[in-house]
Amino acid sequence: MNSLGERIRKLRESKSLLLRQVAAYLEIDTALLSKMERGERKLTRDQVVALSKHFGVEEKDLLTLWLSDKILNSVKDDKYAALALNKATELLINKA
Amino acid sequence: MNSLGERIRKLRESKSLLLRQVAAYLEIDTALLSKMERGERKLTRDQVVALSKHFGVEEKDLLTLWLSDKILNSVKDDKYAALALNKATELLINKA
DNA sequence: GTACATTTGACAAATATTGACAAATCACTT
DNA sequence: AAGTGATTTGTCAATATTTGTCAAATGTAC
Repeated sequence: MNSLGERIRKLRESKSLLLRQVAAYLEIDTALLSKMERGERKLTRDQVVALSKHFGVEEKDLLTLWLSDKILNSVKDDKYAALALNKATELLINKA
Repeated sequence: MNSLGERIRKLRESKSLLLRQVAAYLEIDTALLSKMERGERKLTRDQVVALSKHFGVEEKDLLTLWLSDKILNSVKDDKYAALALNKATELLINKA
């Protein structure tokens, strides 16, 4: 349940960039980026936006992954996760 | 976006119970329960389970609301909330 | 007015998250 | 095997968030 991290790693590797290089761009520690790619640490929204730009992909794509990871982490392991997702979707639609 | 609090308040009022009484059952301050019912504070999972028992409703019902509130709070106000909910649902299904 | 229920705001304590660092591990080369 | 650089891991203090309590304010009915 770490779609964003996996995606970032693939993007980074597809460009043959080192953790060190991307971390420098984000102005964070290499170890931290390593953890982010493996889902051990979260990214901030700004970092996601910055990476979209850096890798030349749509903000929307990475931000959607970022949000869905956030959602799944908040309900993961819960018996009623699927029910809750449906309920949340329903509530969101009715809000609009 | 506070389905659980509203539900709890309705359940409490339908049984003509005071905040004080339900709060005592949960062993928390009255002020805290007031905030919970109005969505200003979160409940713990254990508190939700305890309230289900106290009000004689299915754990599943209140826990689903609790989770969906949690989900919606984590993505609320975000432009891509709906997309992310779909993505999360998709990811959850593929996990199983 | 009093009496009681609820809400609000401020606060401390407990808990979780963050970034930084050093050390460990891995992958590759010689 | 030793050396080099990349990545990972664990620990730590600082920071931020969450939780609950309390006192005071507000509301509601008599």
